[in-house]
Amino acid sequence: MIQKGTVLSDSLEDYLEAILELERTNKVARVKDIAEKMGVLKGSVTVALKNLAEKGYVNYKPYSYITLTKQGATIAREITKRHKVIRDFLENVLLLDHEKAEENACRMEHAIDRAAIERLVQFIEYIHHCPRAGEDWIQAFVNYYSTNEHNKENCEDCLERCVERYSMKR
Amino acid sequence: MIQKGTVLSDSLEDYLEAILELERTNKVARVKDIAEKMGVLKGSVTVALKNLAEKGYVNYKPYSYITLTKQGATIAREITKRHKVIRDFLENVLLLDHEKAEENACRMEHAIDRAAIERLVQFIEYIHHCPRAGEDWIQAFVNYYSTNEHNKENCEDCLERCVERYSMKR
DNA sequence: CAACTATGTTTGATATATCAAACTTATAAT
DNA sequence: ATTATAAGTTTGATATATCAAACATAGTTG
Repeated sequence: MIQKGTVLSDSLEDYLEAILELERTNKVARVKDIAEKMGVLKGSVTVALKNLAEKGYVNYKPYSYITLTKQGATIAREITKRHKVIRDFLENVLLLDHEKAEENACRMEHAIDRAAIERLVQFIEYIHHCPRAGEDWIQAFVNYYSTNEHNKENCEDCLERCVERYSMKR
Repeated sequence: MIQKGTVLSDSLEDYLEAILELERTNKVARVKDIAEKMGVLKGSVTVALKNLAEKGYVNYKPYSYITLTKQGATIAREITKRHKVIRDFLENVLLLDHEKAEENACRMEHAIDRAAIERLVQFIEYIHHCPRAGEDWIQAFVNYYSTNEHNKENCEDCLERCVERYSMKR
């Protein structure tokens, strides 16, 4: 009997994510490729696939290609989205280097829930749309975190330029 | 032989965090209180404590009080800090309700690394110090995420008030 | 088509984390 | 001080995730 609605472990979520990615590049996922992508042995993949198949998230028949079920694909896309949003935030707002952003996103994607990720999406959007924030505001953050003291003179100019830019755009 | 520098599981990190909190309120931690705080049975706590003691993070003698070692306290404070920073961000920047912020922080504290948390601290600070951002800018985010469309008229006024406030403060 | 190679599966072992329940020790109360 | 109770420990079981290595199947190639 198929077990639906089960909460997946971080590990199983990672398998779904990997399978989705392989489906996108190769049409179909193979045990070997999943194993390589995840850095585990093939035996571990087989075990995980059986588990996921039982829960109704993958179509699995021994010795043949693996695909996500509709439910599996939904979850895989969800995780992938979380991953991307978090990486984007870490890399393009907090300005961490790409690798660190990626590493943290890999772990955080399992820890954050839908409500939080949605709000984070909106926050990133807000930063890009609000005339008080925007790209240059994020860039000014570099200055803030790399110098210890917040330079008041810079603020004045910065704010002025911000107003200027807004009136130009209008 | 004491095992130092071991990477702790999420679970063991949670034990250290719980023990620190109990030390702060009760001077000392007891198995029963740890079990209660973590929602596990006492037997599980004993097992975990032996594990932590072996790694040099807690002072554990059967049937007596439990305290953190210097190394244990360092880690516990680190985790506690991550927890607080993340909760603060979720609650006071993303404006999630307290409970959701807490739940997410509990999970995310194990997933984020030191570099990312430090940068997040600086980002939160930046928001509060930068005249283009600040409390009112965060409050304006409520307006942004609760209405679907970004209202341009509001932007003009908002930016004007922002400049006004800054020149007042100077 | 036979045999070789790549791919996939199975099995037994290890490690972690938990529970349930039997058991032990410490503490409090009469 | 003896006993009752609270607190802590131990044991055996369950569940997850992994590896290593033996094994099985599929596909390719001479």
